[in-house]
Amino acid sequence: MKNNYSHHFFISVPSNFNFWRTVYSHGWCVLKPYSIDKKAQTFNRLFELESGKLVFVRIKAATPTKIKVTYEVKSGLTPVEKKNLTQKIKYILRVDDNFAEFYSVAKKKKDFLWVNKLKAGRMLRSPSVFEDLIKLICTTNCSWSLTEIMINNLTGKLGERFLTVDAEGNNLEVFSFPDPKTVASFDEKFMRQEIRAGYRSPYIIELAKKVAGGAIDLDSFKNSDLPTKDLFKKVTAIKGVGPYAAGNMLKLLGRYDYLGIDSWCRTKFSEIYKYGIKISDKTIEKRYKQFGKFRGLFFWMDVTRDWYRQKFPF
DNA sequence: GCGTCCAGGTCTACC
DNA sequence: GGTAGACCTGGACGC
Repeated sequence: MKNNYSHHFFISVPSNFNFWRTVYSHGWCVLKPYSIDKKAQTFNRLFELESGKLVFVRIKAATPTKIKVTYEVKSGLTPVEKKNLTQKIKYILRVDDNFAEFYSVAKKKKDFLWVNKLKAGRMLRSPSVFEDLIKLICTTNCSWSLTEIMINNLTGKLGERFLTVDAEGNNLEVFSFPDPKTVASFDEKFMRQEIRAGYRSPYIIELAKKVAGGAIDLDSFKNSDLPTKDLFKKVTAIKGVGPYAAGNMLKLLGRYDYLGIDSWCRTKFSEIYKYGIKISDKTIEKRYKQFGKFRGLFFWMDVTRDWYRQKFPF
């Protein structure tokens, strides 16, 4: 929109960082509020800052050690807001995560030499644990297309709206991910009828109410001192979050002790190692035991390996 | 057009 | 601690 302020800045990234490999690390990159503009080669999102200000961001790879952030906002950002935006971008892209130990393990494994070469391993996440958990709940026991429908509805019907223009100059409306307080203000009937969340509806509302009311501090999980096993227990204590969702939530918190196996991974693993025949989860767990605290990440590297051959895998 | 199955699982009741 | 059965929804598939 012509009334928006548009600016850009750069963020330095470590030498083992690969922008597109991080964006395409899993399906989150195509779930709203995230989007990918293949023509402009940007990864986009509407962020809501701590101040409440909405900022539409387009990120692209600039140099091997820098990413370029172009942002639009209705009024300029204060230095504090700009710092807040930078922190959020660095958090979602895992810019400051230390991958040295992971890469040193991968370097010693013949099957994973490609991981170092392609700088894979950083898994994209949401700015908040709340958003990651809601999205994970919405991936359970359904097709990916239904997950997209639920998340499209959550953002489009409950998120904040922002008007911008696309690469061709056409008007474009984008939405933020709704905060816990907003989600908590809707009832189960709305979640079922409008969001199409089905039986997940009470889980989503319960979690939103607990977060909004302060009964649970999800973002404290980001820097928790708890041993991984205890944190896993804490996450699975949330209604609707079982071993699959918790295992993957922990990966997004930088802890890779759990595999977070689902039907897609099970099928993929079997195609790679067992000629597509049905196998037990114990067979999968046996394969990754050797990777210790990184087993969940090596598992994910294995099942997504074919994505890394393409710039835009999906 | 209609019924069935299953997908990026989890919960509860019961043993 | 292990497991059968129930659970929303939408899309694919067979008939």
